Amino acid sequence: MAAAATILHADLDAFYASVEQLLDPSLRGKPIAVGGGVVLAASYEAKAFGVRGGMPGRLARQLCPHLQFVGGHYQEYQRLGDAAIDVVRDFTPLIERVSIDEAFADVTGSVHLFGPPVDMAQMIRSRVSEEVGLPISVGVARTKHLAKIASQVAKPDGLVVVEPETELDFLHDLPVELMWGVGPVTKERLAEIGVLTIGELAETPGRSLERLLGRAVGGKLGALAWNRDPREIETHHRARSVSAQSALGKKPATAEVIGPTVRHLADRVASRMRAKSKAGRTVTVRVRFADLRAVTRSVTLPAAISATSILAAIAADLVAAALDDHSDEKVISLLAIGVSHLENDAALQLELPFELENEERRPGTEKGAARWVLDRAVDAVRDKFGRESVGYGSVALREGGSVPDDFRELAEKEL
DNA sequence: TCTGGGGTCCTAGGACCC
DNA sequence: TCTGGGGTCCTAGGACCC
Repeated sequence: MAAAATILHADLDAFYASVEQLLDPSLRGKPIAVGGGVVLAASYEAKAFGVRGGMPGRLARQLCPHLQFVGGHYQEYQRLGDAAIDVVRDFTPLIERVSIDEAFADVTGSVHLFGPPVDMAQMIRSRVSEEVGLPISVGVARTKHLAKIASQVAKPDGLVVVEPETELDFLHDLPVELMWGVGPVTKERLAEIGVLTIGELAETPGRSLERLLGRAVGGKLGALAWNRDPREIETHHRARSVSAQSALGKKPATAEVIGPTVRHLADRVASRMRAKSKAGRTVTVRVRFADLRAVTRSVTLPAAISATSILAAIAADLVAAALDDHSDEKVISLLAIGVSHLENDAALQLELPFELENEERRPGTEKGAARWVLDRAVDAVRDKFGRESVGYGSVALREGGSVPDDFRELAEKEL
Protein backbone atom coordinates (compact mmCIF):
# COMPACT_ATOMS: atom_id res chain seq x y z
CA MET A 1 0.00 0.00 0.00
CA ALA A 2 1.30 3.43 -0.93
CA ALA A 3 2.10 5.91 1.81
CA ALA A 4 -0.18 8.91 2.19
CA ALA A 5 0.63 12.37 0.92
CA THR A 6 1.91 14.01 4.10
CA ILE A 7 4.79 16.21 2.99
CA LEU A 8 3.99 19.91 2.70
CA HIS A 9 6.06 22.48 0.86
CA ALA A 10 5.11 26.02 1.86
CA ASP A 11 6.51 28.87 -0.22
CA LEU A 12 5.73 32.57 0.19
CA ASP A 13 4.87 34.20 -3.14
CA ALA A 14 7.23 36.85 -4.57
CA PHE A 15 8.37 37.25 -1.00
CA TYR A 16 10.32 40.53 -0.78
CA ALA A 17 7.96 42.23 -3.21
CA SER A 18 4.91 41.03 -1.27
CA VAL A 19 6.39 42.40 1.95
CA GLU A 20 6.89 45.80 0.32
CA GLN A 21 3.29 45.78 -0.88
CA LEU A 22 2.16 44.81 2.60
CA LEU A 23 4.11 47.63 4.23
CA ASP A 24 3.06 50.26 1.67
CA PRO A 25 -0.50 49.79 0.41
CA SER A 26 0.08 52.28 -2.41
CA LEU A 27 2.35 49.67 -4.03
CA ARG A 28 -0.35 47.00 -4.19
CA GLY A 29 -1.45 46.06 -7.68
CA LYS A 30 1.60 47.73 -9.17
CA PRO A 31 4.68 46.30 -10.90
CA ILE A 32 7.49 46.64 -8.37
CA ALA A 33 10.93 45.15 -7.96
CA VAL A 34 13.10 44.88 -4.89
CA GLY A 35 16.75 45.62 -5.53
CA GLY A 36 18.55 48.01 -7.81
CA GLY A 37 21.47 46.90 -9.94
CA VAL A 38 19.90 43.47 -9.95
CA VAL A 39 16.31 42.39 -9.30
CA LEU A 40 16.09 40.43 -6.05
CA ALA A 41 12.34 39.92 -6.30
CA ALA A 42 9.53 41.08 -8.60
CA SER A 43 5.83 41.43 -7.84
CA TYR A 44 3.42 39.39 -9.94
CA GLU A 45 2.40 42.57 -11.71
CA ALA A 46 6.04 42.97 -12.77
CA LYS A 47 6.41 39.30 -13.63
CA ALA A 48 3.60 39.77 -16.14
CA PHE A 49 6.05 41.95 -18.07
CA GLY A 50 8.74 39.28 -17.97
CA VAL A 51 10.67 40.72 -15.04
CA ARG A 52 12.45 37.95 -13.09
CA GLY A 53 14.62 37.60 -10.05
CA GLY A 54 18.35 37.81 -10.81
CA MET A 55 17.71 40.00 -13.82
CA PRO A 56 19.82 43.16 -14.32
CA GLY A 57 17.85 46.23 -13.25
CA ARG A 58 18.41 47.91 -16.60
CA LEU A 59 16.86 45.05 -18.53
CA ALA A 60 13.92 44.92 -16.12
CA ARG A 61 13.22 48.60 -16.77
CA GLN A 62 13.28 47.98 -20.51
CA LEU A 63 10.72 45.20 -20.19
CA CYS A 64 8.51 47.16 -17.82
CA PRO A 65 8.87 50.93 -18.19
CA HIS A 66 6.65 51.70 -15.19
CA LEU A 67 8.55 49.33 -12.94
CA GLN A 68 9.06 50.86 -9.51
CA PHE A 69 12.17 49.89 -7.56
CA VAL A 70 11.60 49.69 -3.83
CA GLY A 71 13.08 47.93 -0.88
CA GLY A 72 15.41 48.00 2.01
CA HIS A 73 13.11 46.69 4.75
CA TYR A 74 15.46 43.83 5.49
CA GLN A 75 14.54 43.44 9.15
CA GLU A 76 10.93 43.12 8.11
CA TYR A 77 11.78 40.37 5.63
CA GLN A 78 13.35 38.35 8.40
CA ARG A 79 10.56 39.02 10.87
CA LEU A 80 7.71 38.22 8.49
CA GLY A 81 9.48 35.20 6.99
CA ASP A 82 9.97 33.80 10.51
CA ALA A 83 6.34 34.54 11.39
CA ALA A 84 5.05 32.66 8.35
CA ILE A 85 7.25 29.61 8.95
CA ASP A 86 6.23 29.66 12.61
CA VAL A 87 2.63 29.16 11.50
CA VAL A 88 3.72 25.96 9.72
CA ARG A 89 5.63 24.97 12.86
CA ASP A 90 2.37 25.03 14.79
CA PHE A 91 1.37 21.88 12.89
CA THR A 92 4.58 19.84 13.29
CA PRO A 93 8.08 20.15 14.69
CA LEU A 94 9.39 18.26 11.64
CA ILE A 95 10.27 21.35 9.65
CA GLU A 96 13.06 21.79 7.14
CA ARG A 97 13.57 25.47 6.49
CA VAL A 98 15.09 25.82 3.05
CA SER A 99 15.42 29.59 2.95
CA ILE A 100 13.88 32.71 4.40
CA ASP A 101 10.59 32.17 2.58
CA GLU A 102 10.28 28.41 2.14
CA ALA A 103 10.00 25.24 4.22
CA PHE A 104 9.14 21.55 4.02
CA ALA A 105 7.02 19.96 6.73
CA ASP A 106 6.28 16.32 7.51
CA VAL A 107 2.78 16.17 8.99
CA THR A 108 2.45 12.38 9.15
CA GLY A 109 2.18 12.44 12.93
CA SER A 110 -0.17 15.44 13.05
CA VAL A 111 -3.11 13.99 11.14
CA HIS A 112 -4.84 12.76 14.28
CA LEU A 113 -4.68 16.28 15.70
CA PHE A 114 -5.52 18.47 12.72
CA GLY A 115 -7.17 16.23 10.17
CA PRO A 116 -6.00 15.45 6.64
CA PRO A 117 -2.91 17.24 5.24
CA VAL A 118 -5.00 19.18 2.75
CA ASP A 119 -6.91 20.72 5.69
CA MET A 120 -3.65 21.65 7.38
CA ALA A 121 -2.39 23.22 4.16
CA GLN A 122 -5.54 25.31 3.88
CA MET A 123 -5.31 26.36 7.54
CA ILE A 124 -1.69 27.38 7.01
CA ARG A 125 -2.62 29.45 4.00
CA SER A 126 -5.47 31.28 5.67
CA ARG A 127 -3.57 31.84 8.90
CA VAL A 128 -0.50 33.23 7.09
CA SER A 129 -2.81 35.46 5.09
CA GLU A 130 -4.69 36.73 8.15
CA GLU A 131 -1.97 36.84 10.79
CA VAL A 132 1.04 37.77 8.67
CA GLY A 133 -0.66 39.38 5.70
CA LEU A 134 1.24 37.54 2.98
CA PRO A 135 0.20 35.12 0.22
CA ILE A 136 1.71 31.65 0.51
CA SER A 137 1.41 28.66 -1.79
CA VAL A 138 1.44 25.10 -0.51
CA GLY A 139 2.11 21.80 -2.25
CA VAL A 140 1.07 18.52 -0.64
CA ALA A 141 2.46 15.18 -1.78
CA ARG A 142 4.10 11.96 -0.69
CA THR A 143 7.67 13.15 -1.38
CA LYS A 144 9.64 16.36 -1.08
CA HIS A 145 10.25 16.56 -4.80
CA LEU A 146 6.54 16.29 -5.65
CA ALA A 147 5.51 18.66 -2.86
CA LYS A 148 7.99 21.24 -4.12
CA ILE A 149 6.77 20.95 -7.69
CA ALA A 150 3.17 21.08 -6.47
CA SER A 151 3.76 24.38 -4.67
CA GLN A 152 5.35 25.83 -7.81
CA VAL A 153 2.34 24.74 -9.85
CA ALA A 154 0.05 26.19 -7.17
CA LYS A 155 1.53 29.69 -7.43
CA PRO A 156 0.38 32.33 -7.03
CA ASP A 157 -1.48 32.01 -3.75
CA GLY A 158 -2.73 28.46 -4.33
CA LEU A 159 -2.83 24.91 -3.05
CA VAL A 160 -2.12 21.75 -5.02
CA VAL A 161 -2.43 18.23 -3.64
CA VAL A 162 -0.87 15.32 -5.50
CA GLU A 163 -2.64 12.12 -4.49
CA PRO A 164 -0.41 9.02 -4.53
CA GLU A 165 -2.45 7.35 -7.31
CA THR A 166 -2.00 10.30 -9.68
CA GLU A 167 1.67 11.04 -9.14
CA LEU A 168 3.05 9.91 -12.48
CA ASP A 169 0.20 11.53 -14.42
CA PHE A 170 0.88 14.77 -12.61
CA LEU A 171 4.63 14.58 -13.10
CA HIS A 172 4.99 13.40 -16.66
CA ASP A 173 3.25 16.27 -18.46
CA LEU A 174 5.38 18.92 -16.76
CA PRO A 175 8.45 20.53 -18.36
CA VAL A 176 11.82 19.20 -17.16
CA GLU A 177 12.93 22.56 -15.79
CA LEU A 178 10.43 22.24 -12.94
CA MET A 179 12.53 19.38 -11.58
CA TRP A 180 14.89 20.01 -8.72
CA GLY A 181 18.38 19.97 -10.24
CA VAL A 182 17.51 21.00 -13.80
CA GLY A 183 18.92 24.44 -14.55
CA PRO A 184 19.60 26.20 -17.85
CA VAL A 185 22.51 23.97 -18.87
CA THR A 186 20.82 20.65 -18.16
CA LYS A 187 17.59 21.85 -19.76
CA GLU A 188 19.51 22.72 -22.94
CA ARG A 189 21.35 19.39 -22.98
CA LEU A 190 18.09 17.51 -22.62
CA ALA A 191 16.46 19.61 -25.33
CA GLU A 192 19.24 18.58 -27.70
CA ILE A 193 18.12 14.96 -27.45
CA GLY A 194 14.48 15.96 -27.73
CA VAL A 195 13.57 15.67 -24.06
CA LEU A 196 11.28 18.50 -22.97
CA THR A 197 8.92 16.92 -20.44
CA ILE A 198 9.48 14.85 -17.33
CA GLY A 199 7.61 12.01 -19.06
CA GLU A 200 10.08 12.08 -21.94
CA LEU A 201 12.89 12.11 -19.41
CA ALA A 202 11.43 9.03 -17.75
CA GLU A 203 11.40 7.20 -21.09
CA THR A 204 15.08 7.95 -21.74
CA PRO A 205 17.37 5.03 -20.82
CA GLY A 206 19.40 5.63 -17.68
CA ARG A 207 22.63 4.94 -19.56
CA SER A 208 21.90 7.74 -22.03
CA LEU A 209 21.17 10.18 -19.22
CA GLU A 210 24.36 9.31 -17.39
CA ARG A 211 26.39 9.70 -20.58
CA LEU A 212 24.76 13.06 -21.28
CA LEU A 213 24.73 14.55 -17.78
CA GLY A 214 27.24 12.58 -15.71
CA ARG A 215 26.70 9.73 -13.33
CA ALA A 216 25.28 11.67 -10.39
CA VAL A 217 22.98 14.11 -12.19
CA GLY A 218 21.83 11.56 -14.77
CA GLY A 219 21.11 8.96 -12.12
CA LYS A 220 19.31 11.40 -9.88
CA LEU A 221 17.11 12.84 -12.62
CA GLY A 222 16.25 9.38 -13.90
CA ALA A 223 15.13 8.37 -10.42
CA LEU A 224 13.15 11.58 -9.88
CA ALA A 225 11.41 11.23 -13.25
CA TRP A 226 10.19 7.82 -12.10
CA ASN A 227 9.16 9.44 -8.84
CA ARG A 228 11.79 7.84 -6.67
CA ASP A 229 12.82 10.56 -4.24
CA PRO A 230 14.75 9.23 -1.27
CA ARG A 231 15.17 12.59 0.44
CA GLU A 232 13.81 12.97 3.95
CA ILE A 233 13.02 16.03 5.99
CA GLU A 234 16.21 17.31 7.60
CA THR A 235 15.35 19.43 10.58
CA HIS A 236 18.84 20.77 10.99
CA HIS A 237 22.01 20.64 8.96
CA ARG A 238 25.31 22.22 9.72
CA ALA A 239 27.19 24.62 7.50
CA ARG A 240 29.98 23.18 5.36
CA SER A 241 31.49 26.46 4.25
CA VAL A 242 31.42 30.18 4.89
CA SER A 243 32.10 32.70 2.16
CA ALA A 244 31.74 36.31 1.12
CA GLN A 245 32.09 38.01 -2.21
CA SER A 246 32.11 41.50 -3.58
CA ALA A 247 31.29 42.57 -7.11
CA LEU A 248 33.59 45.39 -8.12
CA GLY A 249 32.25 46.60 -11.45
CA LYS A 250 35.45 46.94 -13.44
CA LYS A 251 38.48 47.68 -11.31
CA PRO A 252 42.17 47.52 -12.09
CA ALA A 253 43.90 44.49 -10.58
CA THR A 254 46.13 46.56 -8.33
CA ALA A 255 47.17 46.32 -4.71
CA GLU A 256 45.09 49.43 -3.93
CA VAL A 257 41.94 47.63 -5.03
CA ILE A 258 42.75 44.11 -3.90
CA GLY A 259 44.23 44.78 -0.46
CA PRO A 260 41.24 46.54 1.13
CA THR A 261 38.74 44.24 -0.56
CA VAL A 262 40.48 41.10 0.64
CA ARG A 263 40.66 42.46 4.19
CA HIS A 264 37.01 43.41 4.15
CA LEU A 265 35.94 39.97 2.87
CA ALA A 266 38.25 38.11 5.25
CA ASP A 267 36.79 40.13 8.10
CA ARG A 268 33.24 39.20 7.12
CA VAL A 269 34.03 35.51 6.74
CA ALA A 270 36.21 35.14 9.83
CA SER A 271 33.91 37.03 12.18
CA ARG A 272 30.96 34.91 11.06
CA MET A 273 32.98 31.75 11.65
CA ARG A 274 33.94 32.91 15.13
CA ALA A 275 30.33 33.80 15.88
CA LYS A 276 29.44 30.16 15.16
CA SER A 277 32.51 28.83 16.99
CA LYS A 278 33.83 27.40 13.75
CA ALA A 279 37.27 27.28 12.20
CA GLY A 280 38.22 25.92 8.79
CA ARG A 281 41.14 24.25 7.04
CA THR A 282 40.57 25.09 3.38
CA VAL A 283 40.74 28.65 2.09
CA THR A 284 39.41 29.35 -1.39
CA VAL A 285 39.50 32.58 -3.36
CA ARG A 286 37.70 33.38 -6.54
CA VAL A 287 38.77 36.05 -8.98
CA ARG A 288 36.46 37.10 -11.79
CA PHE A 289 37.88 39.03 -14.70
CA ALA A 290 36.29 41.71 -16.86
CA ASP A 291 34.78 39.16 -19.24
CA LEU A 292 33.11 37.34 -16.30
CA ARG A 293 35.40 34.34 -16.62
CA ALA A 294 36.35 33.26 -13.13
CA VAL A 295 39.20 31.25 -11.63
CA THR A 296 39.59 29.81 -8.18
CA ARG A 297 42.64 29.06 -6.07
CA SER A 298 42.57 27.14 -2.83
CA VAL A 299 44.84 25.75 -0.19
CA THR A 300 44.25 23.26 2.59
CA LEU A 301 46.06 23.93 5.84
CA PRO A 302 47.24 21.42 8.44
CA ALA A 303 45.14 23.17 11.10
CA ALA A 304 41.89 25.10 11.06
CA ILE A 305 41.93 28.89 11.29
CA SER A 306 39.43 31.60 12.17
CA ALA A 307 41.57 34.69 12.74
CA THR A 308 40.81 37.58 10.40
CA SER A 309 44.38 38.64 9.79
CA ILE A 310 45.61 35.12 9.04
CA LEU A 311 42.72 34.49 6.68
CA ALA A 312 43.37 37.83 4.97
CA ALA A 313 47.06 37.02 4.51
CA ILE A 314 46.40 33.57 3.03
CA ALA A 315 43.64 34.89 0.78
CA ALA A 316 45.89 37.68 -0.45
CA ASP A 317 48.55 35.12 -1.38
CA LEU A 318 46.00 33.04 -3.28
CA VAL A 319 44.67 36.04 -5.15
CA ALA A 320 48.22 37.00 -6.08
CA ALA A 321 48.84 33.46 -7.33
CA ALA A 322 45.67 33.52 -9.43
CA LEU A 323 46.62 36.87 -10.95
CA ASP A 324 50.13 35.60 -11.56
CA ASP A 325 48.71 32.77 -13.65
CA HIS A 326 46.64 35.27 -15.65
CA SER A 327 49.02 38.17 -15.95
CA ASP A 328 47.34 39.26 -19.18
CA GLU A 329 44.22 40.17 -17.20
CA LYS A 330 44.39 43.76 -16.02
CA VAL A 331 40.78 44.25 -14.86
CA ILE A 332 38.82 42.30 -12.27
CA SER A 333 35.08 42.37 -11.64
CA LEU A 334 34.70 40.27 -8.48
CA LEU A 335 36.63 38.89 -5.52
CA ALA A 336 35.42 36.15 -3.20
CA ILE A 337 36.84 34.39 -0.15
CA GLY A 338 35.55 31.16 1.32
CA VAL A 339 36.55 28.78 4.08
CA SER A 340 35.51 25.13 4.13
CA HIS A 341 36.44 21.93 5.96
CA LEU A 342 34.81 23.55 8.96
CA GLU A 343 35.40 22.18 12.43
CA ASN A 344 33.89 23.06 15.76
CA ASP A 345 36.49 25.09 17.54
CA ALA A 346 36.27 24.24 21.21
CA ALA A 347 38.72 27.00 22.11
CA LEU A 348 36.46 29.56 20.50
CA GLN A 349 33.71 28.72 22.93
CA LEU A 350 35.75 29.81 25.92
CA GLU A 351 35.11 33.19 27.39
CA LEU A 352 38.46 34.84 27.19
CA PRO A 353 39.63 37.77 29.29
CA PHE A 354 39.10 40.99 27.42
CA GLU A 355 42.60 42.21 26.96
CA LEU A 356 44.37 43.84 24.10
CA GLU A 357 48.04 43.38 24.83
CA ASN A 358 50.35 43.45 21.88
CA GLU A 359 52.51 40.54 20.93
CA GLU A 360 55.78 41.90 22.31
CA ARG A 361 54.33 42.20 25.78
CA ARG A 362 53.22 38.60 25.78
CA PRO A 363 56.37 36.53 25.81
CA GLY A 364 55.78 32.99 24.73
CA THR A 365 52.51 33.83 23.04
CA GLU A 366 52.31 32.80 19.43
CA LYS A 367 51.31 35.40 16.91
CA GLY A 368 48.24 33.43 15.93
CA ALA A 369 46.95 33.41 19.47
CA ALA A 370 47.47 37.13 19.87
CA ARG A 371 45.64 37.81 16.63
CA TRP A 372 42.86 35.58 17.74
CA VAL A 373 42.51 37.48 21.02
CA LEU A 374 42.40 40.74 19.08
CA ASP A 375 39.70 39.35 16.79
CA ARG A 376 37.60 38.23 19.74
CA ALA A 377 37.92 41.68 21.23
CA VAL A 378 36.76 43.28 18.00
CA ASP A 379 33.83 40.84 17.87
CA ALA A 380 32.85 41.73 21.42
CA VAL A 381 32.93 45.47 20.73
CA ARG A 382 30.79 44.94 17.65
CA ASP A 383 28.30 42.89 19.61
CA LYS A 384 27.95 45.79 21.98
CA PHE A 385 28.11 48.77 19.68
CA GLY A 386 27.37 47.51 16.18
CA ARG A 387 29.32 46.26 13.24
CA GLU A 388 30.54 49.64 12.03
CA SER A 389 32.05 50.61 15.37
CA VAL A 390 35.33 48.79 14.75
CA GLY A 391 36.90 47.97 11.43
CA TYR A 392 40.07 46.74 9.89
CA GLY A 393 40.83 49.96 8.10
CA SER A 394 38.73 49.14 5.05
CA VAL A 395 35.42 50.69 5.92
CA ALA A 396 35.57 53.21 3.08
CA LEU A 397 35.01 50.34 0.68
CA ARG A 398 31.27 50.44 0.52
CA GLU A 399 30.48 53.13 -2.02
CA GLY A 400 30.42 50.87 -5.07
CA GLY A 401 28.36 48.07 -3.58
CA SER A 402 24.89 47.61 -5.03
CA VAL A 403 23.64 45.34 -2.27
CA PRO A 404 23.36 46.87 1.18
CA ASP A 405 25.22 45.21 4.01
CA ASP A 406 21.91 44.68 5.81
CA PHE A 407 20.83 42.40 3.04
CA ARG A 408 24.03 40.42 3.31
CA GLU A 409 23.44 40.02 7.02
CA LEU A 410 20.02 38.67 6.17
CA ALA A 411 21.31 36.21 3.61
CA GLU A 412 23.90 34.86 5.99
CA LYS A 413 21.59 34.46 8.97
CA GLU A 414 21.21 30.99 10.37
CA LEU A 415 17.77 29.83 9.29
C1' DT B 1 21.61 38.87 -20.91
C1' DC B 2 26.74 40.44 -19.50
C1' DT B 3 24.32 39.99 -13.58
C1' DG B 4 24.28 39.94 -6.58
C1' DG B 5 25.47 37.18 -2.70
C1' DG B 6 25.58 32.86 0.08
C1' DG B 7 25.51 28.32 -0.30
C1' DT B 8 25.63 22.71 -1.87
C1' DC B 9 27.19 18.97 -4.55
C1' DC B 10 29.70 16.67 -8.43
C1' DT B 11 33.68 15.65 -11.61
C1' DA B 12 38.21 14.79 -13.05
C1' DG B 13 43.05 14.54 -12.62
C1' DG B 14 47.00 14.03 -9.75
C1' DA B 15 49.50 12.84 -5.45
C1' DC B 16 50.15 9.59 -2.15
C1' DC B 17 49.59 5.37 0.60
C1' DC B 18 48.93 0.46 1.22
C1' DT C 1 62.79 -2.64 -10.61
C1' DC C 2 58.39 -2.66 -12.55
C1' DT C 3 53.62 -3.28 -12.20
C1' DG C 4 48.35 -3.56 -10.56
C1' DG C 5 44.44 -1.99 -7.88
C1' DG C 6 41.92 0.49 -4.36
C1' DG C 7 41.23 4.27 -1.30
C1' DT C 8 41.70 8.99 0.22
C1' DC C 9 42.92 13.66 -0.09
C1' DC C 10 43.66 17.90 -2.64
C1' DT C 11 42.76 21.23 -6.37
C1' DA C 12 40.14 23.55 -10.07
C1' DG C 13 36.10 24.04 -12.35
C1' DG C 14 31.13 23.79 -13.07
C1' DA C 15 25.99 23.33 -12.36
C1' DC C 16 22.52 24.39 -9.45
C1' DC C 17 19.56 26.37 -5.57
C1' DC C 18 17.42 30.32 -2.99
